[in-house]
Amino acid sequence: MSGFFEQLSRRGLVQDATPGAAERLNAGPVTAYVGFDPTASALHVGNLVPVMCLAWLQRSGGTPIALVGGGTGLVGDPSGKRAERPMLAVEDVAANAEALATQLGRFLSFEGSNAARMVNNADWLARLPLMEFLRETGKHFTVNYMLQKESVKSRMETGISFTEFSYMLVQAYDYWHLFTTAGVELQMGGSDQWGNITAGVELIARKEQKQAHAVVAPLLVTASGHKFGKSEAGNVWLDPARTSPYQFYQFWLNAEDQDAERWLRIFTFLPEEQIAVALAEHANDPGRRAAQRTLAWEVTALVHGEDEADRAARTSLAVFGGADIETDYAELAGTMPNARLSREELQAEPALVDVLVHAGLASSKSEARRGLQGRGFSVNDQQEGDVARRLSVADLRQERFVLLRKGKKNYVMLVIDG
RNA sequence: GGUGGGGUGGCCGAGUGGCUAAUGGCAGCAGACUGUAAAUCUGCCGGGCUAUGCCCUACGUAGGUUCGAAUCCUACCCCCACCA
Repeated sequence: MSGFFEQLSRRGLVQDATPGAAERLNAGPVTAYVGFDPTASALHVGNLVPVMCLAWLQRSGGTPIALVGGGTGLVGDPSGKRAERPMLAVEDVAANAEALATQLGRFLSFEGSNAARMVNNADWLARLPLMEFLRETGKHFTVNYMLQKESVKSRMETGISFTEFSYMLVQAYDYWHLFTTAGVELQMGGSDQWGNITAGVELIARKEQKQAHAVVAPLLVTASGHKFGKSEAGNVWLDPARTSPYQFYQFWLNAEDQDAERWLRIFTFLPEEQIAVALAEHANDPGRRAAQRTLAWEVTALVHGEDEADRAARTSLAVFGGADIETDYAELAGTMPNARLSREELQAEPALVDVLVHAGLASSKSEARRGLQGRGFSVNDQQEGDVARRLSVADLRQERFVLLRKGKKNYVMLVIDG
């Protein structure tokens, strides 16, 4: 088996690394950590990148530590932020940290000789005395050094509070803490974390005269330059309650051709040969989206399990496969986004605009009307341009379903109760 | 503490008494073309309505002048630059 660094690198997960990192990581298993910021209570697809780094580490024999920033979250990371963030309430940070920890759990194995561990830096940061911090950590850094960091430099115009300015030292302290107490020799993260991570490397070098390492993954954007991780419905979350497995699958299925290859490497564990097969199939007939289908199934299976991936794939095919496919609406209703209406409400022949708002396809009636005028909505796959359109029992499919659609891809199944 | 500049829609940025729900760009949504792709072209892009029109909310905050204010005045808050 090849070295861990080589693997990461082949998978497109290395943007930058400290000198010597490659040699150390290829030489043998290490213990490494990745920090997750509890500013939100859920993980989204963007977080999957560092998660994959930890997963690959574990697969190659290393010991992963997932750290949730219950302590650093109280300070606020200025990296990548153009302006000072409002401080989160202490209780919110704690609640978010706990929520993240549960979600991270499913990507790592907590058994075996290299069992993963979860830590929360609040456990040591919350009771760190200020005087000790200033003397033991702050003394090792010059303000000049800190001002060189991109996270600070970019804020010299707009301003940065002392609190956020100090952030990098706190994260550096974390790394040092894990280095000395848990033998952690590597910290990974997104490329926006480079400055913070190398501050930690620096601290360890000065306090311990030892070499620790940093490896950061590239920040993802789509090939056409759009933000990664957004779909029509907004952020793509890993939590099925926020983004259903079907929506999650669709997100990956809609990947641009140019991204599919890169993402297969980054977000799946498929061996190179299988990726090559999928790509060859795709090149042969791009319209079938073989690369995207493989990608979507694999990532959905990883995050939500194989059964959910199968269901999502079936639903996707049924909805987009064309009129010739025999559709079981009841099964679709189980996986797709759906809205409910009572039979009495339908018999009253409600205005389509109201139903569209009710189904969440339009945020207001004005928007629904404008959309209808622009022929942006469909009922049972028929484009609808009449603003005054009303729904009736005549629109029902298989007795109790109406398939509503906004644009090309946003379906909501309207289910009639009773 | 002083002096000067500035705070406009998700972001950037025009506007300096009525023609302004506010030019333009970006982002977003939709249509056409396609392959549930990209690129391109077109439309939409605060909300509500009994709707070729009407009403509400909005230009840092609070008041004021005026028939009428994002635009003028006052106070306050915040940001930036220079000086101390």
